[in-house]
Amino acid sequence: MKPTIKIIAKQAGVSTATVSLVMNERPGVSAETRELVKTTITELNYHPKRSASQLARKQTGNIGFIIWEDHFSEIEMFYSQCFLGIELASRDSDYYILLTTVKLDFNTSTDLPRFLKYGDVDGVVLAGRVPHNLVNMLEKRKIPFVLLDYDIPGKLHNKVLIDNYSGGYTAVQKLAEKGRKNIAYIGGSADHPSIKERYRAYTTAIKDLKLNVDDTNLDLVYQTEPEITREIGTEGINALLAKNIPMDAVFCANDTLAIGVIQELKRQKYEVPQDIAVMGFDDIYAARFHTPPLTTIHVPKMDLGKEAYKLLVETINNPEQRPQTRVIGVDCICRETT
Amino acid sequence: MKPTIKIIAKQAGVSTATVSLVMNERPGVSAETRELVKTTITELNYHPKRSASQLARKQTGNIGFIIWEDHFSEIEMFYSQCFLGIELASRDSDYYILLTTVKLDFNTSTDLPRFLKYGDVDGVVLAGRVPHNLVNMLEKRKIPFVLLDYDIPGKLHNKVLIDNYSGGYTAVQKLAEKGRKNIAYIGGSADHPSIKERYRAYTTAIKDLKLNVDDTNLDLVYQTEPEITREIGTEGINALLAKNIPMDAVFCANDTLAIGVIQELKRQKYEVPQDIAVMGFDDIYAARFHTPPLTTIHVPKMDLGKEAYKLLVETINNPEQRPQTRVIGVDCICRETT
DNA sequence: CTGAAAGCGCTTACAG
DNA sequence: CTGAAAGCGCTTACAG
Repeated sequence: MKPTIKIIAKQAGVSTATVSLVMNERPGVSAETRELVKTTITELNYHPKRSASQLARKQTGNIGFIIWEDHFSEIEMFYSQCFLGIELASRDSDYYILLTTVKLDFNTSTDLPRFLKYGDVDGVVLAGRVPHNLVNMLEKRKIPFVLLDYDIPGKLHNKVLIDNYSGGYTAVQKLAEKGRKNIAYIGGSADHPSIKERYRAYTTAIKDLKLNVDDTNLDLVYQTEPEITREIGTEGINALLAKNIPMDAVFCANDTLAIGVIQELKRQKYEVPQDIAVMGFDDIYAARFHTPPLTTIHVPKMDLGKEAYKLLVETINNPEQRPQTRVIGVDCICRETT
Repeated sequence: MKPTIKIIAKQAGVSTATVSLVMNERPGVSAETRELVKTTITELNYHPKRSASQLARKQTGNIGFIIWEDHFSEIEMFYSQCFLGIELASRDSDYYILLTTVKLDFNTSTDLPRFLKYGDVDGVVLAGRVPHNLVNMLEKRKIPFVLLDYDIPGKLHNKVLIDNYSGGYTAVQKLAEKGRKNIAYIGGSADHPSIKERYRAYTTAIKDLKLNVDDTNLDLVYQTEPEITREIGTEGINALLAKNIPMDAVFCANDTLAIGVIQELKRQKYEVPQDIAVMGFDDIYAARFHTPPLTTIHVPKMDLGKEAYKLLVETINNPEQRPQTRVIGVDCICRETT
């Protein structure tokens, strides 16, 4: 039989109220009693029962993690890493993380995650692109939440973002430092705010550093709408090559694109980086193990998760706090494609 | 204020006991009362509070999902898919899934997942390779568990496995049907039981189908110990090529190896599949989007998860049930590398 | 078939 | 600083 708070109280010769107070590190207990209770707790290897304390406290002790189905199951492990960061951070606290996926075209009344429907979480983090009606619903119901690597323009929310702008700027700068003069950009699905920022950084850096030849700076740009894949990279580099404009480097909005670009370049017998240097963004697992290893902007995914967790817990404990934006820095990892 | 069982009871003019009985679909309530209670429940949109019912029931309502850190964060999304299968299956029930990672060299007393330490789960599924001392501990503490795609020889446990043997056999058979006569095998880390089975199927099929030229059938085999990567595939195909033995196909123990093999083959100007056909195993995401798309043995990862979930729940509800082994079938998906 | 009541194991005012 | 007691919202024997 596992010990209960009563057993501890009797064993230590105090009341259960006192035991509760010391467990929760609250004032109102003398140093000696506190000490006494603590030792009997460890002696009997006592752990308070979650359901009991939650019931009394009117909390759930859970945090939800919601991610778009496709992002979790198909794309590179970007958001899985974020999740891991959260899970790691949660180990020091008392929260458990409940991971679930949603579809993008999701119906607030029928597709609602169980833990939201039944009120089984104290807050939630939304990773990556998520349905806007979900966000609206959380707002309306006043459930604390934070957006991770996503942003809804014109709305004030808790969010933790990647420093996409400085990452993009650094990318171009690094390429310039290596002597590249004509730097292309290949992007995609610019409806994701991260991608948009990377593109904005690119155009600014090109201008600032007086790179490229045309004056609009847009001749060496390729962008499309659909979800980003390697194939889009292939498509993009071919479109750019067909223009027959000088080009000695390409900055891709993410690593997946970059890998597609390199594959195609190799197929067409271009040497990377001798003929054309390639720079990615994200530093996904595949980037490190690609041949040749990809130079890219490293995004600390675990840190994104940790920060989101911290921000969420702060918000739960202090509901009146104004929505905050936290930005996670990035840096360039030079490998062999530049 | 969210409705409680009391409100429902008052509203329906019955006792809370009756409400509880109908919620839990238990006998002892007349059809009319049952109907009455049900409608008031939906009318007031009542959901019982988890912590309260758990406290009363002495259950946690949670299931743990434990996976080796490296498997979750670095390798292809194989086990993430299994997790998703479990999560999906859990949506019809009342369990929440708690995902956590462990290291392989893990200390039962210091590294124990929180939910195990504090008794916050009713059972756990262990995905892929896990520390044996963890398994022993679960056994000792009589915590229900099931192994997913893992097996500890000589022990009787609940487990759900891939039909690796018939998958491996099918792989060779398909290759033979396409007219291949000299089929190589590239494997790795044969301490994982799945890999071992695939290899066993290979050797048997080669013999049965009277393939290959040597009589031991082992000339075209390459295996190594370390964790499987693309590089091992590259290494393996080079070692095989160096032998200068006729070879018109290679069956790889998994897709990652196969992709490494194809890359190297392409680099050396071999045509795939004309010169050498390549067959993988697992059907990971990358297999489908590889150029050329990889022929492979499709493993229904979600189904693995679902079955593990079902088996675990059965075991929780019926602790005396004998340990069971469930095998999930596989089939060959012919794409362009054979 | 139905209800009153005890109990699950905590937390939190409230007295003292 | 400490304890007695009520309460959190369910479930489950037990009477009737």
